[in-house]
Amino acid sequence: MHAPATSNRRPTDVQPASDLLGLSPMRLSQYPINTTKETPAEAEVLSHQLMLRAGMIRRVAAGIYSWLPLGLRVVRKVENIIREEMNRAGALEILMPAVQPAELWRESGRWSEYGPELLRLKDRHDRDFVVGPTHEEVVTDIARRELRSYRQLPVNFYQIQTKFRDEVRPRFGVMRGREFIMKDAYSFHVDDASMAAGYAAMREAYTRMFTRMQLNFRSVQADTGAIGGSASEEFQVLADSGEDAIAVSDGDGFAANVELAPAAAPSQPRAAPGQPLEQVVTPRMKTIADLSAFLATPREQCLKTLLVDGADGGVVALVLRGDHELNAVKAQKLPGVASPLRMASATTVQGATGSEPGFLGPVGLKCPIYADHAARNMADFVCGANAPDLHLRGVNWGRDLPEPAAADLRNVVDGDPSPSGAGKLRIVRGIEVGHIFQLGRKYSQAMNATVLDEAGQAVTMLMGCYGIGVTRIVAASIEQNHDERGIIWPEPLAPFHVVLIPLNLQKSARVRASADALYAELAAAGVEVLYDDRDARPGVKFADAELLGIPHRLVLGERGVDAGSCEYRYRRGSDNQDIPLATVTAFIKARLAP
RNA sequence: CGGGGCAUGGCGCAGUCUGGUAGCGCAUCUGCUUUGGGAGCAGAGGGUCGCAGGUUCAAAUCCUGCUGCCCCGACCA
Repeated sequence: MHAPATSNRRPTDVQPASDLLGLSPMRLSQYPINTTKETPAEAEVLSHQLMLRAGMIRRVAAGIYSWLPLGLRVVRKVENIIREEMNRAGALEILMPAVQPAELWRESGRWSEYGPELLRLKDRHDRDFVVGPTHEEVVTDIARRELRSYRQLPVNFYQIQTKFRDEVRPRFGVMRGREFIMKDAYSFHVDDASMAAGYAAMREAYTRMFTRMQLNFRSVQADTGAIGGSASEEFQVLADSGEDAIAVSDGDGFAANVELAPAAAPSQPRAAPGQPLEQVVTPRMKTIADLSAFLATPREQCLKTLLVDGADGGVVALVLRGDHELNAVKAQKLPGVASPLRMASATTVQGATGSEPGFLGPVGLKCPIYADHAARNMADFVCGANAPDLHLRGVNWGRDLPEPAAADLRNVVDGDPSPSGAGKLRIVRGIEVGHIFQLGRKYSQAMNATVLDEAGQAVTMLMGCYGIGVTRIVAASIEQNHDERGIIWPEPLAPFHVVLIPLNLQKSARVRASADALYAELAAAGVEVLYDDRDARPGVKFADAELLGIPHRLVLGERGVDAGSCEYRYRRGSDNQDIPLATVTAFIKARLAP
């Protein structure tokens, strides 16, 4: 480190010894913040744009970011709330390595199961390692070494640590980065009841955390995905920019990720055939939309046939109503379907049907066929004829082709009935910030993690695992809290509580004396204050304060100093309020009181 | 990984089609003025035009290859 080259730097403020979190007050003249008026071209979503403009983060590579002082303070706020609530729930903080030996992953089976998302590397001795995307293996290894008796259970270990997942498509800044900070927790239990209790405790802890962070969120039923296990819920922050679709019932408490939300079978019986089967020429009509327009037939009267790779190397046909979308999570769970789901290649389709995609239909198809409940309920429908530029019209199950196997294959849509029958589903967007699972014995069995029970018998432990995307929360909060001027931090996440803006600081000794004194007073009172003592015009300071989203603003000008008052403004408000200088600190403390 | 696009001072862009001395705004530095909502004037610094080949008297510009990044589809905190 070099000493500052210029002499206009002021000595660093004395920091309270108790400030272990780096959340001390700050003079802006000592921090080379770079805010911008223009939005960097790389940023698509608002939170990403604002984080770059406010100087919170900088991109290093695709999906990999540095956190600058201002951004890091917010990360620390999020971490602290998580830490407090995890500790309150009785969890124990640990820290596991980012780089892990391949042996553990071979033991769990995930060395081969996990795809290219797992970053693998070799050390100098040519030994295999991974950069941890998650820590079930390492924590299970700890548990099997440290835990001997049922009397030591239940236990919940958690850490807040950097993860790496080589995402196919990192995007939206830290919303979906490849490297990110995650809180991951793992609980160990001797029986199902204990695992369920541990899960419930985490659900409550998560609810408390996200409530404290003032996020608008809700929990939803979720797919267990690559982590595995049984019961699972996601905590979704509601935002239109969210990547997840959530189905929420207006009639009961049901809420689930669309991946998982069951689509009810139609309650009406299928109509009787009313039209004769006929072939129609449909040149180049390869999509449902084109076909529907060409034949002047509603999309819901057309049948969509998709060929996917089978588990045994063949293909499987999945049939949907024309206006419905395939649900990959549901489909890949069907017997005979490859998991993860893969669409059959064009050449495979040609070989299996004699046609190119776009003219497929279930009539005369030789491979296994699954029809979605809604598709199976159609009568007199239109479908491909398995020949180029030809479709069939007036097709009927049972009459023109065998009844297909029925399955739930589609995404639920707005207006679908809730699974319980009470109410209708609405589809909203969400950002997944937390996910809790009951894992059961998936890892403990594979890695032989046992304890002795009351009878002295070795029993395999049950596990739960609980994740939170720490850095993602920062972006999610911005998505929910901003206006045209910038970020509006909820107080618990704000990098600073108060921004103190002196006007004409360089010229007015009175303002400087008052502002310096007020800054010292606020800092001494434990207020996290950002002192904008830069030699800049008022407009610049106001604009930056609003971009940065500091919740409380104090402005001190010569007029105010002479009148013995300071001007206060709340970031969400539009009115100014004059506060006697002598009572400013008390006023702020009162506003900050929980 | 497939499809589309972009790559020119720190940031945002023009210039490329039609080859000929690299330009604008913001930011930065100096001086003066200004000081309650992103100041004005005068001056200054900063770019191997992503990389490597090729064509040409001459390449940011044309050709080939590579790399990086962004956007659209299957994964997840």
